[in-house]
Order: sequence, then structure tokens, then C-alpha cells
Amino acid sequence: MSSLMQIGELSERANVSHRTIHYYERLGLLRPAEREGAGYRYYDDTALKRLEKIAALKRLGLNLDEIAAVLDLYFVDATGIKGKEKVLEILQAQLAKADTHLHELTAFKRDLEDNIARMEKLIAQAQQG
Amino acid sequence: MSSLMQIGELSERANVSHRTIHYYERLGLLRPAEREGAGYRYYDDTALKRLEKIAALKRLGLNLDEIAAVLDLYFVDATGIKGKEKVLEILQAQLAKADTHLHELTAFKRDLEDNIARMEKLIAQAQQG
DNA sequence: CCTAAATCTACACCCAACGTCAGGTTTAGG
DNA sequence: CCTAAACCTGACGTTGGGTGTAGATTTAGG
Repeated sequence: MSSLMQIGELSERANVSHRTIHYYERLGLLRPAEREGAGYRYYDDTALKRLEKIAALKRLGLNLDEIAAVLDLYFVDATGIKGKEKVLEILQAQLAKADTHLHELTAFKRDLEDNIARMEKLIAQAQQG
Repeated sequence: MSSLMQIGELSERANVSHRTIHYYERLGLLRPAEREGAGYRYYDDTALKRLEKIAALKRLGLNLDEIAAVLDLYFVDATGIKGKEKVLEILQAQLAKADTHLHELTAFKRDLEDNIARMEKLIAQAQQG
């Protein structure tokens, strides 16, 4: 029953422009579930999930080529144990990257908080004294 | 005694090109400790530290403008209460961004872990059955 | 003193990742 | 059936973050 949507709805739900979707399609990141005679694109919900995954991977610092290389892993069920092991490997690499990123970000946040506290103190002192 | 170095040495030590250093200088991210008559740039070790900080902030997803806005916080004390309030504002904005980013990243990580668990299970089943 | 290596400025160019615009086509709803 | 809203393609423009190159100047070492 999961009905199809047009590019407008998809772009709104995924928070990207329709030109971006066209662009991603040209790069092979995403394609419509259906394209009837006239040329309108129709998408199902996996398209939305792909776009969300793309955004997440971008935030990890991958460029679109790199994303194209791994994106299918999240959606295609690799067949055969060989395929599954490959997928597992890549997922674990991504996890390691995400972990590192998370640590750096946490440290940065702590740093920011320290600086904020320092600044607030300095401002309070300037106002008091 | 910390002697000065020329741009060539700095670029090598910081692992960026000298063109990039020129570029950063134009953006106000970095300037030579000294520039004698003829125009050669001479840098001290803080330049190296700045370049390293820039790289770190880039990995966190800040662009060069945003980096310019916060970089000095790590190296100079803003003078005057006006300056301090400005700094505070920027820091708080960065903190909010970092926080959002952190949450997204955490969700992404959980997602990865789920996928990994799923894959491991499938592989185990394939080997058993 | 002379020369090779390092540096200087200025302008042009590059790539990724889109955005804008124009002109034509399609579709849904009244 | 008609029209506005949505969509299409293709070409060109833009922004961020640099890189390349040319021609001149400077510096250090022999």
C-alpha cells in the first residue's frame, strides 16, 4: 500500500531541493521506483531513507563518490556469505569513523563549555568590579 | 630561542601547501610573526598550532569563516566586555551546533550497530544452517 | 660577487555540489 | 475539457576551498 510520491514531496520530506535529487540521480545515488511514459519520477519510502543516509554519511565527511560506493550496503541484502562479510567489514569501518568523530566532537564540546564558563566569569567580573 | 621559520618549513610541518597558507592569511586565519623589509614571511610555533587547530575544526565540519570566528579564542584573550560578549555568543552558537551534530551522530552510530548485529547474525546462520 | 633555491604578488583556473533560469510538457482537479 | 501547479531537460552561474603559473625579487652559500 505504501503509495508512491512525486519529487516535490520527497524533496520536502528529505529536506533537499529537487535539483539535488536530480543531481544525485545522475551520480547513481538514487533512482525513482517508477517512471512512467511521460517522465515524471515516482518514489517510494526507501528513497527517503536513502536521502537520509546520504545526509548522515556526508556529515561524517564522505563525499558523494564515496557515498555512492557504500550506500547500497544499507539497502541491498548482500547475497552469499562473501557479500555479507564484505558488508560487515565496511559497516565496521564506518562505525570506527563515527566513533572517532564522536570523540573529537565531545572533546570540542567540552572545550567550548570551558571557554563559555571562562567568558561568563570574565564578564561578571567586569560588571562587578 | 624559538627561532622563526619560513613558509616552506611551516607548510611542510603542518602538512599544507604554501598556497593554502597564503589563502588562510587572506582570510585572516593566520599571519606571520614577522615580515621584514623585503616581504618574506617568518613564523613561530604558534602558527603551526593554529594550522593544526584549523585542521581539527575542519574535521568537525566548520567552514573557514566559522573557524575564523572562533580560532582566536584559543590564542588570545578578547579585550573589553563587548568583545567578550561577542565571543560568548559565538561560542554558544557553536555549542548548539555541536550538540545537534552529536545527537545525529549518536543516532547514526546506533543504526550502524544494529546493521552490524543483523549482518553478524545472518553470517552465523549461514554458517550453521 | 653570483647563482640556485626560496619566496613574493596577482591573476586565472579547478572541482564538488549544488542553484537559477528558460522554455516546454504533464497531470490532477474542478 | 481546461488550466494551474507540478514536473521535465539543458545550459549556465555560484560558492567554498583551494591550486597553477608567470614573472619578479630575495636570500644563502660557495
